[in-house]
Amino acid sequence: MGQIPEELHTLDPAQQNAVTRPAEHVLVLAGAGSGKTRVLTHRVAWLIACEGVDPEAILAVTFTNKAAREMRDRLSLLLAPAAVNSRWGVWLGTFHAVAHRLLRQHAAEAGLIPSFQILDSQDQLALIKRLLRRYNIDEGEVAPRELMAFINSHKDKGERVDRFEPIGARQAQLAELWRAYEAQCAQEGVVDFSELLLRVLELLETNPDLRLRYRSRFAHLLVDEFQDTNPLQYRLLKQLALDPESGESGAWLFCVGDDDQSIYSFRGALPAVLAYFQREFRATLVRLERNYRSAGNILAAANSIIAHNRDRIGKALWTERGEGEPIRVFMADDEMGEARFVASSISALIEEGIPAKEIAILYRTNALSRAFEHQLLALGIPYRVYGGLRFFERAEVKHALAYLRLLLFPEDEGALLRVINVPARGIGSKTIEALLKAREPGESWESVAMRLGGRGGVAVRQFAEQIRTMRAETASLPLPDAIAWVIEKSGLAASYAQGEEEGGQKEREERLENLEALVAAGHDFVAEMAREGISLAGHEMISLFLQHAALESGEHQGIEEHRAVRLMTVHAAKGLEFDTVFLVGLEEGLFPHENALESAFRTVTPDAIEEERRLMYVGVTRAKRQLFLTWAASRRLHGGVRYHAPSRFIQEIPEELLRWLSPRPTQRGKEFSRGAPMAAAEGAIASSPLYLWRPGMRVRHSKFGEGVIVRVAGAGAQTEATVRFAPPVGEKRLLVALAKMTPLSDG
DNA sequence: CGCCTATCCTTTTTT
DNA sequence: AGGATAGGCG
Repeated sequence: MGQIPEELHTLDPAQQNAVTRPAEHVLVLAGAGSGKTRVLTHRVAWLIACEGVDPEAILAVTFTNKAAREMRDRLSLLLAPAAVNSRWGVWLGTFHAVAHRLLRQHAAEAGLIPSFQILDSQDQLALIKRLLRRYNIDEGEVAPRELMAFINSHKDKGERVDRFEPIGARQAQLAELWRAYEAQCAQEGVVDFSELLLRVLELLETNPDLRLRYRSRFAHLLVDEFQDTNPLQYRLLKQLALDPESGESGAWLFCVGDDDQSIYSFRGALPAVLAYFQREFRATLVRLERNYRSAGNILAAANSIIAHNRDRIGKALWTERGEGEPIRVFMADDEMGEARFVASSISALIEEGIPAKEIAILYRTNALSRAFEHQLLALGIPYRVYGGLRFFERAEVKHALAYLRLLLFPEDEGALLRVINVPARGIGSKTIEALLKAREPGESWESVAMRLGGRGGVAVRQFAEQIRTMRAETASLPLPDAIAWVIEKSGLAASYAQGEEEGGQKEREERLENLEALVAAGHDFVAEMAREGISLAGHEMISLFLQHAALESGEHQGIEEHRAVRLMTVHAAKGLEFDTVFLVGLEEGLFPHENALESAFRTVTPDAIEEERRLMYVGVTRAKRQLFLTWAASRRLHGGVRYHAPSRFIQEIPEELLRWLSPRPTQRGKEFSRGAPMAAAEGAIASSPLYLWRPGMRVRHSKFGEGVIVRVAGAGAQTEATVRFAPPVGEKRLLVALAKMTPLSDG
């Protein structure tokens, strides 16, 4: 611990200033690559080593599990391990993990049963679908996702349904469903992600004793990625913070963030909190603008892209590094060509001695990873895909977890419906319907099952019996044994093990491996709990494990692969850095994503494109030495072929920073079109004999008149266009090879 | 009544 | 491409 003051000399003056601020509220505006995590970890170390602050009086919150882990690792290098990892150490975790820990300790005061379970987004959506079905509301009338977004967006602002005042019939209907949703959650003893935070907020607001207790416990509260804070989280921070007005005891806030890297507004984040916070808490502002990560050209490109955003506090990153390599730009004919280029470039880089783990392929959406995986595999380059289907979200893992839930909570309808016929045991929709219908209020389904007649009655009774037996058998088993037991006795293992058809042979093996990995995760969890001083067996431990699984949805599988190229979304890459970055799929409609674009049929808030731009900025600033930008003129996606123009973001980089590795997208112009996709690529035209059909294009049909192409799917003679015509006609799907249709304009 | 197959429909990012 | 659902067969 004595090394801290010495360590401080390795910080630059701005970083040192931030780290050693006296007891006051601080806002650190930290540009990309400016040593944000260093400042945070050193601040914690400085508080403990130099200011004599008790580690227990420090709370540090992050947004992702990955960031929490990173901070924990880096803190352990500065402090004695016990100060970080044990229950006497610094509190460190995601907002949700911290909230969960608090709720576990105060479940009763928060109005929750001790074994409350956490709904992940999948579970939440499933519950909402069940709800809509029960109310006989057609999914066309209220889309489950819409209702989910409605509920979450209000809860993320800290709103409750009883205080919500709907405007108009539509909102009234949604609010009614919201109310029903809350009732259902209460009945099942489950809470969603927002609810975790909301309960803690209300706990602190309404319970003065508890508020006082935690306010005096935490002297310092550090927040990472502060720009991602939503109003609910901000209010939570305020409850724990020292209020400059009242002077009541509370924590000093040390918030680190970058408004240019705010990429979670879809989750309710409000980058304006940076300004709010500074004003409301009279926080000292410290700017970190010196970038230690990227070569000059990369930084210049990033600065120039982000300068196109209007809504920002504004800062300019600088570096003392040289310009470095130019930014390479490559246009491929299609996604396989793009992937081939990337994979062969990576192969060359590895030859040159760049470690594979220092190379990353970043994309906007997970769906883009396939082609790259394919080509990397073909060249024998080791790779690891992050994100995508997370471990705890795999169907087979969910099934196993649902069995566990059913053992503990017979009333858990979601779990029941998930596994009642998995593996198939002759219980179909009719039987399930009868089962639910025959149920008296307050009666358990297991007792209903006992008196259910009809064809499915026997099967249901057997199932109920099976669950009851497993419940007794697992009552005192250690966690991993209990998991293994349930996987075996439920028949899940057998159903994946037997190989009648060869079609899914590999898939079944994978599923079996995942089930084994779940047992391993149980072992890990027991060890982790032991470190926190918790040692339980049987159902209590299962309950904790289930909560953990919902909260930490991914990354539990596999050991960190140290010699592999990394593939991930730009979102997942935030906070990371790599020697070489391939930013791929840079096409209008993909990146920026089409959902953020204005179109003839959709109006989008102007903020949406700015958020896409910030995302691009995050992607670009991940690169230390070398940056590649690639896109494909045509791309097989969602079962059809789509043609995209290159992303506007490429154009926002000054020409002199770029080096083209492929012919420029147009012969004549220097400009390629903004906004709407265009026939940029010669290769794209070849796929259609006469015209290049693309979404957004206006057309005239001999019978239906004028219309606009909504989408194009299929290939060759099967190429099919969905065209929206004026009202009486509406949308039509037409085979472009046959339809009497001519293009009108390029939009 | 349950199971299998054909067709339709959606498709961002994360706790 | 993949999941969800509707319709037909055993």
